[in-house]
Amino acid sequence: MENVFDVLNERGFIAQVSDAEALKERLREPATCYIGFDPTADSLHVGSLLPIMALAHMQRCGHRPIVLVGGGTGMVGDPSGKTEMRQILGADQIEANVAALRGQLSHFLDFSSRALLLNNAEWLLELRYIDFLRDIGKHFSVNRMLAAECYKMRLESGLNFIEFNYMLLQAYDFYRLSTEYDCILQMGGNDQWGNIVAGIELIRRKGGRNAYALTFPLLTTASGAKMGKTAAGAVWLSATRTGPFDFYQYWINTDDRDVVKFLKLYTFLPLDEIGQVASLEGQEMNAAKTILAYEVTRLTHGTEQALAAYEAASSVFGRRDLPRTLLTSSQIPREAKEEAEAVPTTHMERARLDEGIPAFVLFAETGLCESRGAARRLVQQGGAYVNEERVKTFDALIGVEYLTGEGILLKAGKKKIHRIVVGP
RNA sequence: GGAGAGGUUCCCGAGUGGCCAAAGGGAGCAGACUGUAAAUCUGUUGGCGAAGCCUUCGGAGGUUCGAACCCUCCCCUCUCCA
Repeated sequence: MENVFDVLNERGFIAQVSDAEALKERLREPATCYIGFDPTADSLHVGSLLPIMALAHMQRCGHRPIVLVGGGTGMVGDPSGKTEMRQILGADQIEANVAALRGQLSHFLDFSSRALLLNNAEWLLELRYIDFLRDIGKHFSVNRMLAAECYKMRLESGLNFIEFNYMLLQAYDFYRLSTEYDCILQMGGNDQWGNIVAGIELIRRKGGRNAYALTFPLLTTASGAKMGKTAAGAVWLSATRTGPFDFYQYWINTDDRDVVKFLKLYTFLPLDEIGQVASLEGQEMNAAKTILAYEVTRLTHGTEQALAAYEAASSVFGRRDLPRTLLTSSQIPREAKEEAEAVPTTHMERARLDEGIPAFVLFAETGLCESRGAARRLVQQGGAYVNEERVKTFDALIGVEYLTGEGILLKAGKKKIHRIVVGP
């Protein structure tokens, strides 16, 4: 079997490793590794996809991945790289979030075999302060912590004691997992480097075991935006927060320069196939983006949803030929096919349509625009379309005469679409 | 606990009695150009069927015809001192 270290390395997952040679050697044998996720919301977002994929690669290569949900550390808040203190969550909120995260992660990891999902609240909540200080605290040098990169930013704007402890708690997590689950590797974003290394150090001092750190690059898109952020907010993995169609569109809109990178990181397509994408030129790149979007959507929301999103996008933006030789491992259908319905849809009572609804009201109601004022602006700027026709006045009445077999198709700008269907 | 500096719209940041729904920049959105890309240029960016009205400058009161701006108390952040 392939060494997962090479897999991660070749696919661009690695920013830093504590001891590359030794780790690679160690990974010849099955090992246990972990990544921490903060339960700050009831859904993960695209930013978490990278660590999730890393764990999935681990499992595929025969290792045991542990997802550590920070039910305990979430009550403290990680100051790394943040300029402000984070909101501290209540215990029941965190508990609900943990349950939701488990559901999402199970799309990527098989918890029925060897993967584990643990919550550090299990051991952190019962810590006794004095014991903790004596057993763990004594191994930490405040001088060194203050010098750590992850606290730099906060030292300028202010760092309070609760957050300062975050590093100790995370180090303690690693130590617990090391002794109880024989976990030898912690992975995380590159901003976690300091915290992870602190754990390695603690493990060594407490018992001389070996442990390793591996961090992922902190991705920004080629245009500099943070991964997974759009105007509408974060792109979530939860279908109720970000619909599969919008999720698919997020990936379609990938910057040309990011396509290869994303195919490597966010799909399981073989590297030699991805290699050809680099030579695509101009519009040909769109075929690769289509496959990228399809594959990521499939992993996150399942084949059915991915297909639906793909078909919906094809029907709205036009079908594009997908060369048979491109990324052949992808199961994306390359033949023309009947349309599926995945365009975000609103149901509307017949009576309202009979009366007619002013265009700006309609656009605001479907969520295509944030407010009626925004809708008004959209129309004024010529960005509002009904059934592919530009709306000329903001209060033009939209009624039954616009109904087609597919309902009424609204577009805000060229990319955001919404369908109105008559019904309850 | 003491001294000082601050808290303005999505973010940064100007504004210190009316000309302020609040400069400038960033980010976003739309248009043109394109390939559902990038870059560029233009427009736009609190709410309301848009006239005008309503809500917004940390919070609560007050002064005034009128307060983001002046006064009082409170909350929070930062710097220095203890």
